[in-house]
Amino acid sequence: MATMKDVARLAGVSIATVSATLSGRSFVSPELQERVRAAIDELGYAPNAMASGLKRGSSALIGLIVPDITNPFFTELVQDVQRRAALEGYTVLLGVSDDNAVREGELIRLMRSHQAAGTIVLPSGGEEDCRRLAGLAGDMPLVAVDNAPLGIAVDTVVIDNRKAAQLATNHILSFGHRVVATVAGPSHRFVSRERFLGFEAAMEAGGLAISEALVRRGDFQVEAAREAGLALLAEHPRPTAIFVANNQMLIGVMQAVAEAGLVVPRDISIAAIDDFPWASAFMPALTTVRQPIDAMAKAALEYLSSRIRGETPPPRRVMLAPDLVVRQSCAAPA
Amino acid sequence: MATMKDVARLAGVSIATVSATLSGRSFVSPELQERVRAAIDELGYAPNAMASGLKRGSSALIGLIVPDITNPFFTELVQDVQRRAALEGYTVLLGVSDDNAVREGELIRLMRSHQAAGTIVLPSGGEEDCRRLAGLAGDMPLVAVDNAPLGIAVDTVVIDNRKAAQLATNHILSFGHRVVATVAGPSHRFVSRERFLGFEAAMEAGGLAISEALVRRGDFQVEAAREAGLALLAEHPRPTAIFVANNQMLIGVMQAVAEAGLVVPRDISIAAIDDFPWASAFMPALTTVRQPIDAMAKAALEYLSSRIRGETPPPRRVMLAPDLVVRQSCAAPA
DNA sequence: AACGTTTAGCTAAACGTTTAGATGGCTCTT
DNA sequence: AAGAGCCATCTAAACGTTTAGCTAAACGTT
Repeated sequence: MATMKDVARLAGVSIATVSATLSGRSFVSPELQERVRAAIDELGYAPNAMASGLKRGSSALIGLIVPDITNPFFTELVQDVQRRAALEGYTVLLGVSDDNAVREGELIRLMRSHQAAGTIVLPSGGEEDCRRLAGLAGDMPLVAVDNAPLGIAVDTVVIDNRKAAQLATNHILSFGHRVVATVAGPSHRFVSRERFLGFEAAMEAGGLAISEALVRRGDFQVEAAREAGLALLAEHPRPTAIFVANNQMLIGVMQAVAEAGLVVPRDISIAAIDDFPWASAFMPALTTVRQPIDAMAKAALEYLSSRIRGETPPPRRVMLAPDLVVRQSCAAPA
Repeated sequence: MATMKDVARLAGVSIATVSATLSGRSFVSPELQERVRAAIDELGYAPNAMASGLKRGSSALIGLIVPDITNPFFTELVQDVQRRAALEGYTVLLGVSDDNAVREGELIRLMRSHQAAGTIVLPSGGEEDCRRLAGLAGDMPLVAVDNAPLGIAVDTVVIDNRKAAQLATNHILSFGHRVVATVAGPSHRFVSRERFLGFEAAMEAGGLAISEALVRRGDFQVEAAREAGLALLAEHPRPTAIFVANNQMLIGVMQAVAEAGLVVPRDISIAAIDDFPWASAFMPALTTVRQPIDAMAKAALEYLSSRIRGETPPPRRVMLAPDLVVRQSCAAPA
């Protein structure tokens, strides 16, 4: 692999001139620039990012740690972050934690090892895990997104999860449903707790009590939600509507509905948090609450950039508003 | 940020001993190991991957370049590659090319810059683009997956796209359909051409002519496929079945079917290439052809590992078999 | 013509690792 | 008791950049 030295020799200049030509940080005569560029092309030279990262003490890498890359919510966020980062000349070093706090910690260390300019993490665990992550980051800027609890010492970007649940639940209640079930997320997560609180608040405001039997906890994955769905549909009286706390669990619930031979929204109304392409292709099209994913990516990168530039304000937190996308999966009970 | 030097000083040993303790490449007495580990913990030391990458001439990074991270096929592949790579101690440096050959080239250079041990690329373009990519990789091992044409000088992992299309088409024909349409992919891509050839072969074997009006080309994305779907459904006679060449276009076609107020499979049968979670949650559940994604990831990493180990066999190519997942979206025509 | 000023381009010293080879404190042999 | 052999540990030289400072050529001023 050709190095700057080879380029310098071929162009008949010093390596400092090659470096200056590439970085543009100091003046090089057009003639020498030309010779340098010719030599670079001839040798197929590509700069060694390790060497420059080592010398400069930072790289053009931004770490992004997500719990699960098959979930379209995370996927879309990865895409948005990566596009916006590319605009600023950064490349995303992606880590997938598989919902595992230990792995998450390892990934933070890895990002630090690679001198990432900063890291965006979507924590999968609870408060104490998040605190540990913040510690591991050391002096590398860190921004926590999505499942970020209050009171951790890093910038955070979240949505108003309580309101998201309220939007969906109120929509269900507006059709006159009285027997409303929910498939909630795991209770150690900040987002699930908030979403459940929103559901509770909306039910209470609608004058409805929450029946223990109609609250099931999933793990934000498909399979447990399918089982939860089947159990709910076997209850007496059968709920006439279900609020589902995320997209993956919506798949499971829809599978359960299909297995039970029921028709949406005739037999049962469904509303969920997380919008995604299939929701509109589904028959009937599914009513969901959309998270402002690109705005989250934007906010996260802005916080990160400001820290990368060396600013050190006290930890900031922005809470973005979700919105309801009304489609055809909710109707009046039979 | 603490360095090896700091650790060495605190532990009262030389940096060579610290390095030896961490790498395990030479013997260090248990007592010193203990002191070194204590110092590492106390300082929160994390090795500088830039420095070690520079010195060793390679990093524990594997490049992975995909055209579109919101497509579940690519997503699942990213997940499988990343899991398998992690088992071997590698981290995935993800690049998203947005279906852009120029960006793809930049990303290959980037991987080289970062001393990636090797790179797996899912080319988005045609043959000449792929050849250019192989050139840009220089001496970094490269494996092309999915849309990899014949006759490029790198290892390739593909599925039998022709057979995939035949499986889906034959399934449709087995119900007695005579007016069969297709939404095909962009013709400059190897995979689309192969899939179309498979469709043609199956139609011919079934004694059916292919009508120009019933062949529409999409771009593997949702929107164009929706329009293609609407156009097809407006034809006279209306096709009684549609073969769709990938998952994203299936979304578009299902949207079109819904807009036209038709019911699957009563009014129209649908089969597509690419399986994914929603296909089984859909009502009716969708019949698809599943690509052996994890096997592709495995094969790609095996080829890559062998090159990383320094083996230099002539370019290899493996073609994996897809299989049909029969669900409820096909039935006999009315 | 001699001087200072400017500046294009150079030299050389880092950056934090890895690793070949040097060192020197052991044990074992005679 | 002295030499040989062993091996745990150390010293120092890379790796390919960036960049602070230096050199010297070219110019303007008096």
